[in-house]
Amino acid sequence: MARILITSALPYINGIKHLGNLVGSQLPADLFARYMRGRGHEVLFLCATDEHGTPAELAAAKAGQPVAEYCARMHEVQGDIARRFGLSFDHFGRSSSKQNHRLTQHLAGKLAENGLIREVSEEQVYSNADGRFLPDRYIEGTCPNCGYDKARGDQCENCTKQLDPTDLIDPRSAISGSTDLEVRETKHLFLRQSALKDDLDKWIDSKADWPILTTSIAKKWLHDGDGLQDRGITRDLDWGIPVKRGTEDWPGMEGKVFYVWFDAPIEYIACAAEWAEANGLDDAAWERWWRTDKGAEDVRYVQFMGKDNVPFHTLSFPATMIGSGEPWKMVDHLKSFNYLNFEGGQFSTSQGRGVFQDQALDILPADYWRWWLLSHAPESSDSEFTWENFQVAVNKDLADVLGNFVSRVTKFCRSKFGETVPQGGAHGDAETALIAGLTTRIRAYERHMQDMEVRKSASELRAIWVAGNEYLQSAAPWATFKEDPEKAAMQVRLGLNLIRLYAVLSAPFIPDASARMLAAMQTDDSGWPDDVAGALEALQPGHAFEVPDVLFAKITDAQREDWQERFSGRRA
RNA sequence: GGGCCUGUAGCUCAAUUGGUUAGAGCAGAGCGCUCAUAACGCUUUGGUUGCGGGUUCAAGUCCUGCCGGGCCUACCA
Repeated sequence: MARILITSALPYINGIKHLGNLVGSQLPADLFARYMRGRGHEVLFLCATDEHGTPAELAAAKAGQPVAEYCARMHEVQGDIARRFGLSFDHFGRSSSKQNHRLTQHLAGKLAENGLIREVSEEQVYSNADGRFLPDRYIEGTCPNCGYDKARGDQCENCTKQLDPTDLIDPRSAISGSTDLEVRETKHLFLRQSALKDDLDKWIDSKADWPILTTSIAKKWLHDGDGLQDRGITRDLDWGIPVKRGTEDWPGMEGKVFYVWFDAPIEYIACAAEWAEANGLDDAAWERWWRTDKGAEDVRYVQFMGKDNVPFHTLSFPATMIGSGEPWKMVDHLKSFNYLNFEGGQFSTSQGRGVFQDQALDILPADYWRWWLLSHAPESSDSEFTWENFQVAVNKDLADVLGNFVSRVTKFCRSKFGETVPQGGAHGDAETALIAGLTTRIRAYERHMQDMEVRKSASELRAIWVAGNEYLQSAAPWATFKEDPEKAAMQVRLGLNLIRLYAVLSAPFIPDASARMLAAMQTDDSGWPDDVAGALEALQPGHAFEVPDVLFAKITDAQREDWQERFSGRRA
């Protein structure tokens, strides 16, 4: 039995996320976690809300709530949605937790001890009306290059020229519109990533099996221009983790907080501490996952994230870990995803474009979304959601191939043999061939799941479902029944056992439907089919079952048209 | 501007890393079956691999030039 630590990128706190956020990190992470648990491994699957930074403060202000209350409320909302999607986190934490405060401050102190922090005085734009320093992006004005009047302080969206806030003509606050801006001097801490460049480079080079998407982004940052740059890890904000050196105050840094991208990945670790506390465990319980000097040397650590998150996970977070000089568990495999597009454009939280997670659950059960999103996961390139494709794929795969299989087997059995597993008959050549074929496919499915090849896993699983229909068609128990009822009994018994087998194999993708299949078969035997022939004997003659309700109702044309219409605009 | 990824059947994607005749699913066509959610199974149509050059015994795969799509470019997270 192996021990597997799994983290999903942390969803940001400022509102409800769309389906693109789900497919790029949490959902594939859940797939992997469920699979590994199903195989009997010890899994710790962690996720949390990422709660700090300017957008959280602004979202809270817009909602008319103090930021701490706003974050607490949104954490509950996101946690509830995650549960309803079946995301099986062992703990869903918060980057604002006391554990993360403590650990972030501790690590900053270690980095300072090791000479990896330097103080930098710089000039930043301060908005008197807003009472805050403005990140470059939150300053708008006219582009000196092209004259576009909504250019941002970091870059002009119109002509793509990179800018400094001070380049803008008639600069104003993007928050309040105020032009009462001034440049103030402020002091910040920088993490000397440049000093860790060679260590990081070596570390990345040791990860030969990582996707190109992942390593190419890291390499670019390491080698482009002057190489890896030092990075500011503090901000002039109220909401965040106060800058401290371990437990000591940090002279000159009063009133400042750590930058959200410094503390957010640390929450991966702090979340394990939250998990331990929530479950009444001691520190050793979480340290055995994260400290290689305290039992984590045999842990396999896998991270899931969208491609936009890669630089932080391959560079700045590892720089923090390495620079601390402490024996933290480093990531072993980093699985990154491209983006999911929506009907020819991008999903957009800020523009309210696409289907949001709460809306998705309002119109269909989680399994529909899980199946479609995972079987179309944007692994090799960006992928596209369209309502037509969604309707056709879900109806075919879930309703016709799997759902109807369950239905035809159970209903046929009920009408000919009653609601118990029928007795009699013995396997012949057809059954031997079926078992051999299934064994090959199940081993392939295991390989793909192990390798986190999400689409290939889905496609293999579907082929396993199809094999059941193929068998039924050629065995034709409805015909056999007339001449040789015992043989038909054996065929139906095998069909019923296939339902249980499918429930076990499919659980990582469609956990709710799997549970209903097991419930209908009136068994809680969800053991993995290492021996396929044996697994197909699990339900013995005489075992009672019941015909389940329709497993997956089909999406009608009327529904699809309604949703197309309803989700064509922006979310209010 | 710079860097990276990408373009394969009407649609969504494969192709064991340069190796026979480029494969699946869906959609389309035909046949079969009647247990089942008008479901299932079998057969089948469909490709100048974006375009043009080049390297090689051999190119979807490598090089090069165009054309298209996307991501990143360090203070949004």
